[in-house]
Amino acid sequence: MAGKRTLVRAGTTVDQMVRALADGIVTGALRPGAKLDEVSLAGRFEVSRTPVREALGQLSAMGLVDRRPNRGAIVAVVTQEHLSSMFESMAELEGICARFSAERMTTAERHALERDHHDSARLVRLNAEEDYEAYNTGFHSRLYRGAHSSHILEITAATRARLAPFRRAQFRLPGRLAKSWDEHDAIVTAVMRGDAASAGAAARAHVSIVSEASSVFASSGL
Amino acid sequence: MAGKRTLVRAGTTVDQMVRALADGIVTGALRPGAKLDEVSLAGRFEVSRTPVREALGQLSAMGLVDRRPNRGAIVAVVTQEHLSSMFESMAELEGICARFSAERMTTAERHALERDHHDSARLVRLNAEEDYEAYNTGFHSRLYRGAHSSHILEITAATRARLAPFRRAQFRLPGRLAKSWDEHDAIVTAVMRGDAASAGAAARAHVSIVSEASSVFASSGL
DNA sequence: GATGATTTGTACGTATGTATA
DNA sequence: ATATACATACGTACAAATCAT
Repeated sequence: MAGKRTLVRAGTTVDQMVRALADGIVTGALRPGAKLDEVSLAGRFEVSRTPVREALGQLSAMGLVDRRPNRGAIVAVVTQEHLSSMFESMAELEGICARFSAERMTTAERHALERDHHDSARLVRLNAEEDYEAYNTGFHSRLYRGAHSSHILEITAATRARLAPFRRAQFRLPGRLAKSWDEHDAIVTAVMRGDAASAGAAARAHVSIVSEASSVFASSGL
Repeated sequence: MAGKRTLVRAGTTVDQMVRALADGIVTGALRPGAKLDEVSLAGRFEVSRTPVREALGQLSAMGLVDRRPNRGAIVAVVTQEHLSSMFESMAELEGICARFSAERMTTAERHALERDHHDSARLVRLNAEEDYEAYNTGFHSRLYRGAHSSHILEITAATRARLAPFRRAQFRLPGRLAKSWDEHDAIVTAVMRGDAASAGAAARAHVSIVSEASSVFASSGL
């Protein structure tokens, strides 16, 4: 028991499994290197091995799992080099999104961004790590969508998803919340002014600092 | 050996099909909107439906095919908006690669880039469209690899693959070969000088022009 | 609107290939 | 090194859903 809820309305079983497994990987429930046995997963989800295989195939294509022919599937384990590369890419992608957002956001989008940003100051004062992390996800999503470019949104969100397992504990670092808010503030200010170059630079710097904070965990806790 | 990606293994049937289908889509043999019948494909490749389904799943995750539940799979058809967004992203990604290449390429990589670029002038003089297109692919691959960032390489190559069907006929436009070479020259010159900003700007401009050239075909011939 | 035909989604069985004793 | 054990890759069968008539 304690198994997965069989949601009838969410289309195909494969999609449900993909979402569930991706969520497990992203939230850290399934840690990098953990082997994903087809029969175990089939039992856990109460389905046959066929949809399991298909789900693993999609997750592999997403880069979340590594699947070697005849040797099984494991949660993707990334090298330190690839991890750095992903953070580096993330910084560039966020920079692009912020730059485009500064140029293209509607006034409604700008105001929503600013309002939520100001509201989030309360979470910082309360040191509400969980809530701030949730807000932070939304903040970045706003910037991705504000770029008004579906493909940029796609690859940025995908890269973010792949980095999520390595970025989870960042807000536990002392003072990180306040620092994050200040960095957000620089981005928001630039976006509100329509200053694309500054917005891009601020967003790049923001991610770069997260990268450094996370590498501490990557090298130790992983 | 730092084994990173196991993409090259030709062992499994699924991988062969993925490559074959992706190639068919990219080369235009399979046109956007074409329905991909599982049984037909199974017969065509002389395998059962199972590997076909798995291949379609992976291609779907790559964005090359659209797959709706219980309604079959078709070669991905992109809207004009998404196409613009992909070209826009491509310009940014190429810009990043060129910028990084200018900063990070080894001297060996720089010399190889410059040598091949100069050699390609012959193809322009001969107006050898096919050969120049092949060279051009290699030229861009060099820039992607020269960035020395595995993830940037990954998403740039993936985006390029998705754009390939819409970029194929660009060199048929009169004078496009010479123009392309001049644009390459600007990139190569900047990279050789280690001028990251110029290299990035030149690469972005290069793709942007290709975008405009291709949109002619996208709106008419597709 | 209902029914039949076609196609996809899932289950299960067998064979092949890899790792281990 | 040979053999055993186990997990994956593929094939076939059935069920469910969609489309056409």
